Amino acid sequence: AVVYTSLIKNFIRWGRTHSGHEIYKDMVQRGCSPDIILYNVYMDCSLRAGEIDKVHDIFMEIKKHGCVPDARSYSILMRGHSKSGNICAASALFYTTKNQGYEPNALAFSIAIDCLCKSRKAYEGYQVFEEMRAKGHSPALVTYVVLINGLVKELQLDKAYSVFKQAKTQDMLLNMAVYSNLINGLGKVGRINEAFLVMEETVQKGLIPNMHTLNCLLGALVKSQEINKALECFQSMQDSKCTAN
RNA sequence: GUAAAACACUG
Repeated sequence: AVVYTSLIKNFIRWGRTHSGHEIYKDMVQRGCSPDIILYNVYMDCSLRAGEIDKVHDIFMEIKKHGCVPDARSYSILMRGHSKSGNICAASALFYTTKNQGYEPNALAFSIAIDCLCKSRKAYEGYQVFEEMRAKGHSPALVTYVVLINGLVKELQLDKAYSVFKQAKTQDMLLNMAVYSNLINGLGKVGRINEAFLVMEETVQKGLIPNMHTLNCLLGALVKSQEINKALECFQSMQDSKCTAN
Protein backbone atom coordinates (compact mmCIF):
# COMPACT_ATOMS: atom_id res chain seq x y z
CA ALA A 1 0.00 0.00 0.00
CA VAL A 2 2.90 2.34 0.69
CA VAL A 3 4.15 1.95 -2.86
CA TYR A 4 0.74 2.44 -4.35
CA THR A 5 0.21 5.54 -2.24
CA SER A 6 3.34 7.08 -3.57
CA LEU A 7 2.49 6.16 -7.14
CA ILE A 8 -0.98 7.60 -6.96
CA LYS A 9 0.27 10.72 -5.27
CA ASN A 10 2.90 11.42 -7.87
CA PHE A 11 0.81 10.67 -10.90
CA ILE A 12 -1.98 12.93 -9.80
CA ARG A 13 0.38 15.62 -8.66
CA TRP A 14 2.03 15.79 -12.01
CA GLY A 15 -1.21 16.09 -13.84
CA ARG A 16 -1.66 12.49 -14.83
CA THR A 17 -4.82 12.13 -12.86
CA HIS A 18 -6.26 9.48 -15.06
CA SER A 19 -3.26 7.22 -14.53
CA GLY A 20 -3.60 7.79 -10.83
CA HIS A 21 -7.14 6.51 -10.88
CA GLU A 22 -6.07 3.54 -12.99
CA ILE A 23 -3.43 2.60 -10.49
CA TYR A 24 -5.96 2.59 -7.74
CA LYS A 25 -8.28 0.32 -9.70
CA ASP A 26 -5.43 -1.93 -10.61
CA MET A 27 -4.41 -2.23 -7.01
CA VAL A 28 -7.86 -3.25 -5.92
CA GLN A 29 -8.17 -5.77 -8.73
CA ARG A 30 -4.97 -7.42 -7.67
CA GLY A 31 -6.34 -7.94 -4.21
CA CYS A 32 -4.04 -5.48 -2.50
CA SER A 33 -5.82 -3.64 0.29
CA PRO A 34 -5.68 0.11 0.40
CA ASP A 35 -5.31 1.59 3.85
CA ILE A 36 -6.60 4.82 5.28
CA ILE A 37 -3.41 6.73 4.56
CA LEU A 38 -3.69 5.83 0.91
CA TYR A 39 -7.24 7.05 0.85
CA ASN A 40 -6.37 10.31 2.54
CA VAL A 41 -3.53 10.97 0.14
CA TYR A 42 -5.70 10.01 -2.79
CA MET A 43 -8.49 12.33 -1.74
CA ASP A 44 -6.14 15.16 -0.96
CA CYS A 45 -4.43 14.93 -4.32
CA SER A 46 -7.70 14.77 -6.20
CA LEU A 47 -8.91 17.83 -4.37
CA ARG A 48 -5.80 19.77 -5.28
CA ALA A 49 -6.09 18.61 -8.85
CA GLY A 50 -9.55 20.10 -8.95
CA GLU A 51 -11.35 16.77 -9.17
CA ILE A 52 -13.71 17.69 -6.46
CA ASP A 53 -16.42 15.18 -7.21
CA LYS A 54 -13.83 12.48 -7.05
CA VAL A 55 -13.14 13.29 -3.43
CA HIS A 56 -16.60 12.23 -2.47
CA ASP A 57 -16.37 9.09 -4.60
CA ILE A 58 -13.15 8.07 -2.96
CA PHE A 59 -14.59 8.70 0.46
CA MET A 60 -17.34 6.24 -0.37
CA GLU A 61 -14.74 3.70 -1.41
CA ILE A 62 -13.24 3.80 2.05
CA LYS A 63 -16.12 2.10 3.77
CA LYS A 64 -16.69 -0.22 0.86
CA HIS A 65 -13.24 -1.64 1.40
CA GLY A 66 -13.61 -2.10 5.09
CA CYS A 67 -11.55 0.88 6.09
CA VAL A 68 -12.62 3.43 8.64
CA PRO A 69 -12.37 7.11 7.76
CA ASP A 70 -10.34 9.04 10.29
CA ALA A 71 -10.41 12.68 11.32
CA ARG A 72 -8.25 13.67 8.38
CA SER A 73 -10.53 11.96 5.92
CA TYR A 74 -13.41 14.00 7.22
CA SER A 75 -11.45 17.23 7.03
CA ILE A 76 -10.54 16.59 3.42
CA LEU A 77 -14.10 15.72 2.55
CA MET A 78 -15.24 18.87 4.24
CA ARG A 79 -12.87 20.95 2.16
CA GLY A 80 -14.24 19.25 -0.91
CA HIS A 81 -17.80 20.08 -0.04
CA SER A 82 -16.97 23.64 0.78
CA LYS A 83 -15.08 24.04 -2.47
CA SER A 84 -17.90 22.66 -4.55
CA GLY A 85 -20.42 24.82 -2.78
CA ASN A 86 -22.14 21.98 -1.03
CA ILE A 87 -22.77 24.14 1.96
CA CYS A 88 -25.10 21.98 3.98
CA ALA A 89 -22.90 18.95 3.67
CA ALA A 90 -19.85 20.91 4.68
CA SER A 91 -21.37 22.25 7.83
CA ALA A 92 -22.95 18.97 8.83
CA LEU A 93 -19.68 17.12 8.45
CA PHE A 94 -17.93 18.69 11.37
CA TYR A 95 -20.63 17.44 13.67
CA THR A 96 -20.63 14.05 12.02
CA THR A 97 -16.95 13.82 12.69
CA LYS A 98 -17.45 14.48 16.34
CA ASN A 99 -20.31 12.02 16.52
CA GLN A 100 -17.92 9.39 15.27
CA GLY A 101 -16.02 9.94 18.45
CA TYR A 102 -13.16 11.98 17.06
CA GLU A 103 -11.83 14.79 19.13
CA PRO A 104 -10.82 17.43 16.58
CA ASN A 105 -7.32 18.80 16.90
CA ALA A 106 -6.33 22.40 16.29
CA LEU A 107 -5.98 21.85 12.58
CA ALA A 108 -9.33 20.13 12.23
CA PHE A 109 -10.95 23.05 14.03
CA SER A 110 -9.24 25.57 11.79
CA ILE A 111 -10.27 23.76 8.65
CA ALA A 112 -13.85 23.61 9.86
CA ILE A 113 -13.87 27.33 10.61
CA ASP A 114 -12.36 28.11 7.25
CA CYS A 115 -14.87 25.95 5.38
CA LEU A 116 -17.79 27.38 7.26
CA CYS A 117 -16.74 30.95 6.57
CA LYS A 118 -16.31 30.18 2.89
CA SER A 119 -19.78 28.66 2.86
CA ARG A 120 -21.16 31.90 4.28
CA LYS A 121 -21.87 30.27 7.56
CA ALA A 122 -19.62 32.40 9.65
CA TYR A 123 -22.05 32.19 12.50
CA GLU A 124 -21.39 28.48 12.80
CA GLY A 125 -17.75 29.16 12.28
CA TYR A 126 -17.90 31.37 15.31
CA GLN A 127 -19.42 28.60 17.39
CA VAL A 128 -16.70 26.24 16.32
CA PHE A 129 -14.18 28.92 17.19
CA GLU A 130 -15.57 29.23 20.68
CA GLU A 131 -15.45 25.52 21.13
CA MET A 132 -11.91 25.48 19.89
CA ARG A 133 -10.84 28.07 22.42
CA ALA A 134 -12.74 26.29 25.16
CA LYS A 135 -10.79 23.16 24.39
CA GLY A 136 -7.58 25.09 24.86
CA HIS A 137 -6.42 25.33 21.26
CA SER A 138 -4.78 28.48 19.97
CA PRO A 139 -6.07 29.49 16.58
CA ALA A 140 -3.52 30.74 14.10
CA LEU A 141 -3.51 34.27 12.82
CA VAL A 142 -5.15 33.31 9.54
CA THR A 143 -7.96 31.65 11.39
CA TYR A 144 -8.72 34.87 13.21
CA VAL A 145 -8.56 36.80 9.97
CA VAL A 146 -10.78 34.38 8.08
CA LEU A 147 -13.33 34.44 10.84
CA ILE A 148 -13.35 38.20 11.31
CA ASN A 149 -13.73 38.78 7.61
CA GLY A 150 -16.42 36.15 7.35
CA LEU A 151 -18.41 37.62 10.19
CA VAL A 152 -18.07 41.13 8.81
CA LYS A 153 -19.35 39.93 5.47
CA GLU A 154 -22.45 38.61 7.17
CA LEU A 155 -22.72 41.81 9.20
CA GLN A 156 -22.30 39.99 12.48
CA LEU A 157 -20.38 42.86 13.93
CA ASP A 158 -20.71 41.97 17.59
CA LYS A 159 -19.10 38.64 16.97
CA ALA A 160 -16.56 40.03 14.59
CA TYR A 161 -15.54 42.59 17.14
CA SER A 162 -15.33 40.00 19.84
CA VAL A 163 -13.03 37.84 17.76
CA PHE A 164 -11.03 40.93 16.92
CA LYS A 165 -10.53 41.67 20.63
CA GLN A 166 -9.54 38.11 21.32
CA ALA A 167 -7.01 38.21 18.53
CA LYS A 168 -5.40 41.18 20.15
CA THR A 169 -5.21 39.58 23.54
CA GLN A 170 -3.38 36.76 21.82
CA ASP A 171 -0.89 39.25 20.40
CA MET A 172 -1.88 38.54 16.85
CA LEU A 173 -0.51 41.05 14.39
CA LEU A 174 -3.57 41.96 12.42
CA ASN A 175 -2.86 43.75 9.20
CA MET A 176 -4.44 46.76 7.64
CA ALA A 177 -6.82 44.69 5.55
CA VAL A 178 -8.52 43.34 8.65
CA TYR A 179 -8.86 46.77 10.14
CA SER A 180 -10.28 48.18 6.91
CA ASN A 181 -12.71 45.35 6.76
CA LEU A 182 -13.88 45.92 10.28
CA ILE A 183 -14.27 49.64 9.69
CA ASN A 184 -16.25 48.88 6.61
CA GLY A 185 -18.56 46.51 8.47
CA LEU A 186 -19.08 48.84 11.38
CA GLY A 187 -19.90 51.60 8.94
CA LYS A 188 -22.39 49.45 7.11
CA VAL A 189 -24.41 48.81 10.24
CA GLY A 190 -24.13 52.40 11.33
CA ARG A 191 -21.73 51.94 14.21
CA ILE A 192 -19.73 54.93 13.22
CA ASN A 193 -18.21 55.70 16.62
CA GLU A 194 -16.73 52.29 16.88
CA ALA A 195 -15.48 52.57 13.35
CA PHE A 196 -13.61 55.66 14.42
CA LEU A 197 -12.17 53.96 17.47
CA VAL A 198 -10.87 51.18 15.27
CA MET A 199 -9.44 53.76 12.93
CA GLU A 200 -7.60 55.49 15.75
CA GLU A 201 -6.30 52.19 16.89
CA THR A 202 -4.59 51.56 13.58
CA VAL A 203 -2.70 54.78 13.99
CA GLN A 204 -1.64 53.85 17.50
CA LYS A 205 -0.47 50.51 16.26
CA GLY A 206 1.69 52.20 13.69
CA LEU A 207 -0.31 50.81 10.81
CA ILE A 208 -0.64 53.09 7.86
CA PRO A 209 -4.17 53.57 6.61
CA ASN A 210 -4.25 53.36 2.86
CA MET A 211 -6.80 54.23 0.27
CA HIS A 212 -8.93 51.18 1.05
CA THR A 213 -9.10 52.13 4.68
CA LEU A 214 -9.97 55.71 4.02
CA ASN A 215 -12.55 54.78 1.46
CA CYS A 216 -14.15 52.46 4.00
CA LEU A 217 -14.23 55.22 6.53
CA LEU A 218 -15.51 57.72 4.02
CA GLY A 219 -18.31 55.37 3.02
CA ALA A 220 -19.21 54.87 6.66
CA LEU A 221 -19.31 58.59 7.31
CA VAL A 222 -21.41 59.37 4.30
CA LYS A 223 -23.83 56.63 5.22
CA SER A 224 -24.33 58.06 8.69
CA GLN A 225 -24.60 61.57 7.30
CA GLU A 226 -21.60 62.87 9.14
CA ILE A 227 -20.88 65.25 6.33
CA ASN A 228 -18.36 67.39 8.15
CA LYS A 229 -16.31 64.48 9.20
CA ALA A 230 -16.64 63.00 5.76
CA LEU A 231 -15.18 66.14 4.28
CA GLU A 232 -12.44 66.06 6.86
CA CYS A 233 -11.69 62.51 5.94
CA PHE A 234 -11.79 63.37 2.28
CA GLN A 235 -9.33 66.15 2.90
CA SER A 236 -6.92 63.90 4.71
CA MET A 237 -7.18 61.49 1.82
CA GLN A 238 -6.08 64.16 -0.56
CA ASP A 239 -3.30 65.15 1.78
CA SER A 240 -2.03 61.63 1.79
CA LYS A 241 -2.54 61.36 -1.95
CA CYS A 242 -5.14 58.66 -1.76
CA THR A 243 -7.63 58.43 -4.55
CA ALA A 244 -11.28 58.54 -3.60
CA ASN A 245 -14.05 56.86 -5.46
C1' G B 1 4.23 6.91 3.39
C1' U B 2 -1.28 11.53 4.50
C1' A B 3 -3.16 17.84 6.54
C1' A B 4 -5.54 23.20 5.46
C1' A B 5 -6.12 28.19 4.86
C1' A B 6 -7.43 34.11 4.18
C1' C B 7 -7.73 39.25 3.37
C1' A B 8 -9.92 45.32 2.10
C1' C B 9 -13.75 50.68 -0.30
C1' U B 10 -16.83 51.79 -4.53
C1' G B 11 -18.60 49.86 -8.97
